[in-house]
Amino acid sequence: MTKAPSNSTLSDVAREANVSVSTASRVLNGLAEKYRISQSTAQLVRESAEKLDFRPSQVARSLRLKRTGLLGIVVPDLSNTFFSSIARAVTISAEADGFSAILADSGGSVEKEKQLIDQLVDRSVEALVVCPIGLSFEHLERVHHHGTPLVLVDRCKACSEMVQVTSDHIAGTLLAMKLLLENGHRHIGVLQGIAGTLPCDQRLLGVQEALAEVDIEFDSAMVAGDQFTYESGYRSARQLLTTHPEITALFAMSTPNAFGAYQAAVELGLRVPDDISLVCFDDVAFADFMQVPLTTISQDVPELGRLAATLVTQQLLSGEVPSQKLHKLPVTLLTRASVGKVPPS
Amino acid sequence: MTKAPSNSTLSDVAREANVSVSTASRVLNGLAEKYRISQSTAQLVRESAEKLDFRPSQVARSLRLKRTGLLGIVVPDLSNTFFSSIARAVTISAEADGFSAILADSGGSVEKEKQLIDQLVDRSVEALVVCPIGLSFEHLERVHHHGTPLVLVDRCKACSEMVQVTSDHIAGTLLAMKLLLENGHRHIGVLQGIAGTLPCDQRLLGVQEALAEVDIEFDSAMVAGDQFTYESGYRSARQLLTTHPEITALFAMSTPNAFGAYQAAVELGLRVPDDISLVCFDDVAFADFMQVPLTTISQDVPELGRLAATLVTQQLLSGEVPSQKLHKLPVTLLTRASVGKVPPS
DNA sequence: ATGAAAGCGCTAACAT
DNA sequence: ATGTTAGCGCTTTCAT
Repeated sequence: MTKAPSNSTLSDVAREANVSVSTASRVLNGLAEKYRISQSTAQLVRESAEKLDFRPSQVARSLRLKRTGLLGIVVPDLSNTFFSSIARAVTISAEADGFSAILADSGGSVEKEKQLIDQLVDRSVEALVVCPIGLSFEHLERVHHHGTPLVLVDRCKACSEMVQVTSDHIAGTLLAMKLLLENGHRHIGVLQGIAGTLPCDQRLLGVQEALAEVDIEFDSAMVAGDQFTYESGYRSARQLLTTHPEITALFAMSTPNAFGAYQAAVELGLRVPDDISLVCFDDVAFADFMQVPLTTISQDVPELGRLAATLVTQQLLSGEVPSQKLHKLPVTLLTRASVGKVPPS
Repeated sequence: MTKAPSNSTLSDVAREANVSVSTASRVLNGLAEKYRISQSTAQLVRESAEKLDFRPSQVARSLRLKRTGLLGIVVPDLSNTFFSSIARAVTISAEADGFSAILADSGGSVEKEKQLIDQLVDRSVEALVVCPIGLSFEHLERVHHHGTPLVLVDRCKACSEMVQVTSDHIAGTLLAMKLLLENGHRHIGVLQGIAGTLPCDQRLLGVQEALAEVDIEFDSAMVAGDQFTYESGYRSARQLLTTHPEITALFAMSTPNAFGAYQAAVELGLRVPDDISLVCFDDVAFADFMQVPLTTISQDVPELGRLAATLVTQQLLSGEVPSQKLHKLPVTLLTRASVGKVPPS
């Protein structure tokens, strides 16, 4: 193997061009005319740099300038398209603003999340975009108070000074609930994700509000589940459908939840949407190719990431925390086949 | 906003403890006993560090040690689960080995890929895992010769000294073709991805080999497509199915290709699998919930990423390029509903 | 058992 | 129009 030809440094270039490092630095940073460096010297420096294939050390620059050009992203699960889509948007947006993104996967553990954030801060990332687990925020508040630009995405914290980006969960839920109610459904089961997280809580509020509007009493026994996963959806749907046979519709808080529910329905001999209607939050790729295309409340996921990245880089440039803390993005209802009229009892 | 309490440095700790920076450094790096530093001094240093909430600057360490602990990952499209799954595996594996991963999305452009790799090298990443576009490798060969540990994933280069990880495309294709042939199919259309890339070429070879075994002449007119995308699959399937009505089965090189083909079939009034059978490379999430669950050749995608990360970190630790250059991972055929007996003509 | 000092590669204030 | 020098925060050789 050819060994690395130990990279040339600025002083190598300076020596090659017979100038001082400062002159070399100035020329290569485009400050030649500001410092009125002669055309010939400038040219010479550029040629030397070219000849030695000089690549300035970003590490050294970072140390000197106290600017790393790094941005940290932390998500709970990169194998979930919701989060990989956010990660992609952040990465690309950051890249466009001259930043590189360090990506970390917390695997759904708060402990890991803390640890990863500390690591990123130690690496002097200039800003952080975090999709938190959503149940504990002290470590994030600490980062925020420390002054590092930070934006939270999705699982936000109610009543916080931190900058946050999420969807309008209540409005989305109202859309879905309205559709179910219009179709005559009166017994609606709710498959929730991680209780206590803002998306979960807000959607629950939406359910209650929608029911209140048509004078149906909310019954917490109609709510089950504890994760945004397939398994949680499966278990909770099975439980609700067996203990509450009067249920004619299910509102699932995530696509995996909905798929779990679908499987449970199938196993219980219930057809969707004939026997049981199904709506869920978050969209599915290739929904139209499903056995029963799901009616979904679709979030603008890439925009969630793009906005977060923009907010954080803006803050970096302006030096000011954006005055608007909470950014709620609109959602849309995509009506497909999984919701039908309530079956005759 | 509380401004950042400018982080304390090693010399702050040293001052606080009334020792020299060298002593402080030694203690905090666990070299106290190697240097026979007194218990009391060591304790004092540790307390001072604690008190000042000292966090060593990784940037400064990187400069001094010439080790950044950074690993770069480049993929063509993070919104494709195939690549996000690889990215996840690499990230997690790197993390476990004490590295942080900088993630970049080339958006399918070789130019961007080059640029991103240069950027990563400038940032002194210690190693690179790249899922290249797969048509041009000079920039990658350069990195390799430069001595930076590099592993290519998926779209490898045939006959190269670079370390590469990919699936056994030929074996996978043979499995799929065998299934089609066993079901009586004799006119098989091929929906290819980016021609010229190794996965595409190898799969084409597999098709030819399978046909040769049963004495069917390979006809290049039965091959269409130019991307691994839905659109390419749609267009090429439509074209093949209309110009070659004798076709009874399609072999698609990616899931998006297959979905596009499915859509084309539907539009042409062809039922899957009754009129037309369909197999594809790469698995689909929730395949069982599809209208017609796809028979797929499933790659162990996370293992692709994990192995790549391992190879690269091994190389970093051992200082030697692994002797085995090409790593071919086995694939499995997942038989589902999209393949059926050839229809009576 | 501890400290002084050099230096990683770069930028920028301060000389000329 | 260009050079000298200090210093970013750290590790490590060489003294003592």
